[in-house]
Amino acid sequence: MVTMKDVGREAGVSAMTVSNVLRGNDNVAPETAKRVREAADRLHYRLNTTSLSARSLRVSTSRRGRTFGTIGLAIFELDRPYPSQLASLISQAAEKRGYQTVVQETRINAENERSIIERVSNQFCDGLIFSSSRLSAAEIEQLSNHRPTVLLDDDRPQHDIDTILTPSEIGAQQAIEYLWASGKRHIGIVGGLGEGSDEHETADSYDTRHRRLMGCRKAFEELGVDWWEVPIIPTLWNDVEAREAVNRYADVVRSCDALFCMTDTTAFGVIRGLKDLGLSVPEDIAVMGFDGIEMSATMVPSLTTVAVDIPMVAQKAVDMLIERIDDESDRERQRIVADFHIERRESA
Amino acid sequence: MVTMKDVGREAGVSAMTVSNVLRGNDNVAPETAKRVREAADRLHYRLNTTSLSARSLRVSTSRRGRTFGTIGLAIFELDRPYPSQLASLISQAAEKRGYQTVVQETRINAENERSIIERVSNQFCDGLIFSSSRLSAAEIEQLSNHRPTVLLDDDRPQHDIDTILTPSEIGAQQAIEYLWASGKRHIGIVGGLGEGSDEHETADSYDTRHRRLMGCRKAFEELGVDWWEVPIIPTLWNDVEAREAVNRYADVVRSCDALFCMTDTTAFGVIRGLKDLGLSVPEDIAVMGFDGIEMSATMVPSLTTVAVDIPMVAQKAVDMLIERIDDESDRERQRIVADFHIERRESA
DNA sequence: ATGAAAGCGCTAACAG
DNA sequence: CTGTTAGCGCTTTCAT
Repeated sequence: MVTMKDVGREAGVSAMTVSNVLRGNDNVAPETAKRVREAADRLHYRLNTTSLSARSLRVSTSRRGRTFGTIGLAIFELDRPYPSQLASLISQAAEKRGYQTVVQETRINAENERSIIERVSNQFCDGLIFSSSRLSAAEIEQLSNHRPTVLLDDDRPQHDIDTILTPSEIGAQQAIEYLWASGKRHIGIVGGLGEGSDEHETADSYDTRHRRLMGCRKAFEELGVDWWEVPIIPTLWNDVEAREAVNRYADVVRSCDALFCMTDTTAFGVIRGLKDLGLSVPEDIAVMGFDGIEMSATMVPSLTTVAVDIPMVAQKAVDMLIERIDDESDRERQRIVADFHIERRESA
Repeated sequence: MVTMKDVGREAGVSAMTVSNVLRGNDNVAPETAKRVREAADRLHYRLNTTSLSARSLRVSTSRRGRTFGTIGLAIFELDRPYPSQLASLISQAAEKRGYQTVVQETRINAENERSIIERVSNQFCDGLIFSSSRLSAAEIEQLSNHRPTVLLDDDRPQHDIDTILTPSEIGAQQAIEYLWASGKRHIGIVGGLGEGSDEHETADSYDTRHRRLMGCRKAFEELGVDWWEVPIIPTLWNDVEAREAVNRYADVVRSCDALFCMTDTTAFGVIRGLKDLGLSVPEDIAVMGFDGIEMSATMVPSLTTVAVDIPMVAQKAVDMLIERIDDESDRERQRIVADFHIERRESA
């Protein structure tokens, strides 16, 4: 490995001067600086970022005017459209601001999340973005050595951390209202059960599913429908499980004229499941999703959905995080709810 | 931050002894070791991995018998099903072997890839997996300080690195043969143009698209069809562009009785585009994809496709990489082609 | 069995 | 303008 010392020797200066030149400090004679830069190029010198953090416990450094930082993103799943789109958008938003993003998959497992913080984010990142974390704010603070952090879609009581929420409650409510307004009177809900089958899930009454269900409930109650009469089909939020659920609950499904699905992916599985039952969408039954992933426009039929402004979630997450990284002062914690709209398409 | 020194003070020993205990070295009295461990727990001590690499230039350490390594995965896009599924599977395969995976998006941009290696992978990872890299093997070797590396789907001449390929040529060939065998005589190809619109793409005649096209060509030539007569519709490999392309090349499309699409996502866009034109699949026209992503089974109609064994790609990539990490010896470079099969479904 | 010293690559603080 | 010193958290080496 080529070190600054090596470059210094080549250029006939000390390592310190090399450091100054390469960092763009202006207290070096232009002539010397030139020699150093040439030597560095000749030797293919590469900064060893590792050693930076040893000295400063901060990873970010500015070099030649550009900031040079790293953001850690812990996301629950990488193999589904919504989280992977989000990860991609965050990556790109961060890049525009001069930050590199490293993504890690938690699979909604607290132990994984701890490992991620301890082994990676905590060591190499200037800040963290956590999506659907299973850890408490306090634990995140502690494990991360109080690094700047932004939480995505985590609505538990201890909000001592900047948070961005998807409009789960109001979005679900408007979805039901939309279906009702289009004349549907037998609306079912698909996706009542959790992603993980563990008891954590059900104990945590502040999670996304709960909020979406509460939105539905509110809509129904305002419409004068008894919430306990509303058919709810339990399934994990993915296409394969949703399809099976529709087949398993065929009778329930047949009694409905509309189905609101907790995510777009779930809706895809539902549409497929309905096809298996010989039911067509939207003629026999209307289907609505939640998220507004890109593919929802491409599907046949295209999916009517609660389209969350995903680019906004990504942009705000990055902006808030970088603001915290740059500005150490203890600004008050923010809490943002993402925009959304009902995207009316073919399926409902 | 709690350091070994702190733990040592708490336990009444030196930092050195703490290091020995925590690494599982057996030259410490059981009694002392116990005291140290308790002190570490009490203080919530966390190993600062950063400082390891300064000393050893290797990140992986075994602690209490468990390896404790990190794999860097550079992948071209995170917002499409194929790469994101791959990333997820690699993450999970690595985890089973005790490695954490950090994923970074390159967006098929050489500068990004350099930045990724220099700023992250190179510093904190025991090994790298590169998917669809734009860098030469030589450059990867140099930038990464000769770290263990596995290339995914990169079939350029300089294969001085372990590589896993998708069966692009043979897969495409069998797809055309399948369509032909089912009686189609006017087969078109969708996705003839590159992901990036830059000249790099066209100059690089060893890339995936080229190989898939060559597979088609071989099939057609063996079937006695003039390759230059085969309609090829140019589009980027995603649903939105593919849909537009179908509309733009409506005349060409209408002259076909089957369309082979370069990826499943492209096929989704094509099916949608055909719907826009009032054409139904498979009645009016058969559609076939390539990749075998999960959603292809859920789509309506479900997608007949060249199903690549994606879990195998992930597993082999991780296995090969870890083998190289563990075994420094210069074993010969390997080159594996993933399994596949023609998954026959509704669309063709 | 335990620890003191040296050093990994880099930079903040200060000296010349 | 340039260099020296010291130190970041840890491990390797070598005494004790």
